Amino acid sequence: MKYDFAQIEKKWQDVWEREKPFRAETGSDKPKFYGLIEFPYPSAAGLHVGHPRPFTAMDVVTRKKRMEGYNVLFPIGFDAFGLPTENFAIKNHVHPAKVTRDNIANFTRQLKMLGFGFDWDRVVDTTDPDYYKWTQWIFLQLWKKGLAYKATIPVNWCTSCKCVLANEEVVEGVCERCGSPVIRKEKSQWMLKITEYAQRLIDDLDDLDFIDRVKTQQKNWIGRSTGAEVTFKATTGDEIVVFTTRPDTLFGATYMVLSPEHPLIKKWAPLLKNNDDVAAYQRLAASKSDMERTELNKEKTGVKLEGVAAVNPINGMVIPIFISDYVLATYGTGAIMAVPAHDDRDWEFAKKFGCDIIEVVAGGEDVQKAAFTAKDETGILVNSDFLNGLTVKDAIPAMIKRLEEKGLGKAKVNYKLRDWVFSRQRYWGEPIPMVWCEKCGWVPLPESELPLKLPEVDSYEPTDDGESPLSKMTDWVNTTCPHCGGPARRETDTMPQWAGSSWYFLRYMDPHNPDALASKEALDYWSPVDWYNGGMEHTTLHLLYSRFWHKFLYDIGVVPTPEPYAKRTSHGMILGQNPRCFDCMSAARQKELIAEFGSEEAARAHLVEQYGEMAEHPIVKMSKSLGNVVNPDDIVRDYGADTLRLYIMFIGDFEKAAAWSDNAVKGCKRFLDRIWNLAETRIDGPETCSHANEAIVHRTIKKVGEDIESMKFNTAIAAMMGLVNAFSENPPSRGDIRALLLLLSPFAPHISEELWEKQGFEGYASTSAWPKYDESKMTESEKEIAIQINGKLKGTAVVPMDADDDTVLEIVKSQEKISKALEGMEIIRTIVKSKMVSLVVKPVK
RNA sequence: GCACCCGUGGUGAAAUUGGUAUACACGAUGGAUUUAGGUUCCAUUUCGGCGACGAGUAGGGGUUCGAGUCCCCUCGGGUGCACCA
Repeated sequence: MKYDFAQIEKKWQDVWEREKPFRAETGSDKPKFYGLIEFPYPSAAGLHVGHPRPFTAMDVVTRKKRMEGYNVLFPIGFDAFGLPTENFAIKNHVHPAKVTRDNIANFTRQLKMLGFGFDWDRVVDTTDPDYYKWTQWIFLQLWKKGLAYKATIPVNWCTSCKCVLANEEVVEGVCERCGSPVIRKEKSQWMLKITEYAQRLIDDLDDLDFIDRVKTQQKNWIGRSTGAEVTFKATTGDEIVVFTTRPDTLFGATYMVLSPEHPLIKKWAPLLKNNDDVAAYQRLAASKSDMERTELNKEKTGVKLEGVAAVNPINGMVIPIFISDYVLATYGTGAIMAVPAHDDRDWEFAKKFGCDIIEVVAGGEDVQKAAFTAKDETGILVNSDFLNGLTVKDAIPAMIKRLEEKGLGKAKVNYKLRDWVFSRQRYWGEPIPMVWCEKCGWVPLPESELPLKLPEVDSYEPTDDGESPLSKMTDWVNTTCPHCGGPARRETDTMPQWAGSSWYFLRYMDPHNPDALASKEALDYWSPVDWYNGGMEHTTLHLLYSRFWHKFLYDIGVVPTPEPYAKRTSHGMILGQNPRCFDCMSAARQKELIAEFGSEEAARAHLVEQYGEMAEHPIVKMSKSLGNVVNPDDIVRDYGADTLRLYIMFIGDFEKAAAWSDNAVKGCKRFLDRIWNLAETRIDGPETCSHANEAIVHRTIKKVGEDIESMKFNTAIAAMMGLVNAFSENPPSRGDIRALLLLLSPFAPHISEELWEKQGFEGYASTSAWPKYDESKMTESEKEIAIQINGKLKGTAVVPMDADDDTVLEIVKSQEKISKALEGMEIIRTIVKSKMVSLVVKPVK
């Protein structure tokens, strides 16, 4: 019989639906394992081939853990609030809730089609009021602890989404979602004090098993720097506080720079002789987009404040004050002391505006030609009074001590991280459960009134005036103050997409609990997530936000662990075949082109001529315009879910981006066909390994097991292919087949289960025990070793596995080829290792 | 600009971490089966050479009995941060 994947996959998916073998049991005596993947956003387009990569990977890991005797929680849900759904709803005049329902139904169908071992009884949907009740509840707890506040600040405004963005959502000056320009807009916004957790978010990374890329990226984003705050006095008597990481260079501070938005400038306006120029510069800076402001390599600009100066507190020197947009209002104090001799930016500015450059750290080149910025031992302080002769490292604390003694400054730590802008002017998100009362100010909704449901509205269109669509719903907006009972208005902004995903992994532990976000029992049992795999693009968004929320929940005693995730790994993207690249196209298309142009060379030349560099770039993103989008539905229809799963795991290094290849998929189908032919009919006999295959079976068990743990799925599959190749030389015994089916089962569960049944093994493969290997059975009785003479490979020899060094040497030397090479030579050194013998020789004199 | 990672056949990629480079797969070539296409099976496939042999992991240098792996330089690519004082 042929391998009828469609029938087989349907059959086993029905069994899983009915018998629920992947259900997790809270409180079981078995050791627990909580494997987590990032829950998908249910878009109208359906599942992309990118999705199965992390999903299959964690499915493989959790299936293996289950077979190893763990009580596994491997849940799935939907992160369903968000702009694309809202935009789709607006365009097609359907309610976002209906769009969400339909999309979730489609995603569910596709996920089941791929045979993932999810616990389908624990599905969560962030747009379900029973779910977002608890998202709102967490917000109220943040408010109670003073970690949620409303502030009017210049925020990132996406001109296309018509909505504010968190700093994390702005990438290179544009909206990370839609790529539209981001401008600054003063708006009153709900903010969350993530900065209060900055230090802990850095420190606690040390004990986590996160891949290094994630750790460094989070550390960079939080951006801790240590230094000092120094207070300068202006000639007006005003104090100007600056932050510096180089207090040791204070004697070299020859001017100051304020950001264009600095409040002192307004105060000083009447004193300034060039106020018109200053005001003009401020206007110019304000009109620039983020992209223009952060554009690199542009020349420094600025205006000197005429009529006001500052005094260097350490030496009394009177120094000029400038304003310039290279100083950011939002970092530090919005003002700096400039030390052009030892800072590249200050140096550049000083050269342009003719400021003094005074060397205070010796050890570099001439500071008139370039700034000397080294902070290591090469620098020795000069022209710095009591610091002279000290290294930079010693001078920093010495200066801080002096500043503190004189009341001129203090040690200070600064972070790049800003508070999280938490409101969005859109409809399809969680309502913020706050009420504005003229008398009482902002008043939280009582917890008993949660969930605060989204009202039905006629129009979800975002507005140009920056107000949420909810603001037009006067019936909903106008309410009474929970505190004084007087008239009040509801908050009309909604929460960002990142709210619901900041705690969803907790809800999986106890998804239907009406009284708490999850019971204490469930939280204690399942926390923390043992292994979380997700995209690098969430490192400074979801991953950081959810760590913050979790730490907060830990602080108020809701969750039992300070960190949500014990281990974090990341997968690479699945890219598309480039239809313009000769090497990427199908063989059929290649033949067509060769026929058309006469030769392969001519066909390649034609492609290069037509598409230029694009023809040589094998890796491109999947896009509709290139026509290289792969739909998982099509692959499952043509090859089956098991082949898709196997291929997506075989495609290459899990952490790296990989390009889809139609041809390579076929190789995986062939592999399953071969297994089918091998095991379709029952093999009888004892359930032990055959003598001929014993070593390779045990080696493969070890290899596959270890490779799954280290996410080297590609080599795990290669090892199984090697095993099947060995089986075609030495027909497998019943035990050999049993081992193969168990190893294959996490990767290709449907075919494994079918063949398991055909072989008449007991129970199901997916719930049987993971096979064990025996180190002593892994090796053959003989081994082949390499023979090197003077480091060059000269041959190989077969020696008994347990031969001692002398025996090995004897066998090596007795080889004709070797003894010939040794003629007239003197062996001056012999090195015997388990897999090779190295002889160092020289001619006999 | 700074930091980190990487560079291996025609292609995707392996290499127990310093010990026989190219496992596994794709593609290609030849053969068998087939009316044919597809499928399946067998053989070959790093390069040069009929061959013995020689060369070979971006290029150059170094350490070592031995280097894809470690060190230095150059070139090329990727990712992150990006006026953060």
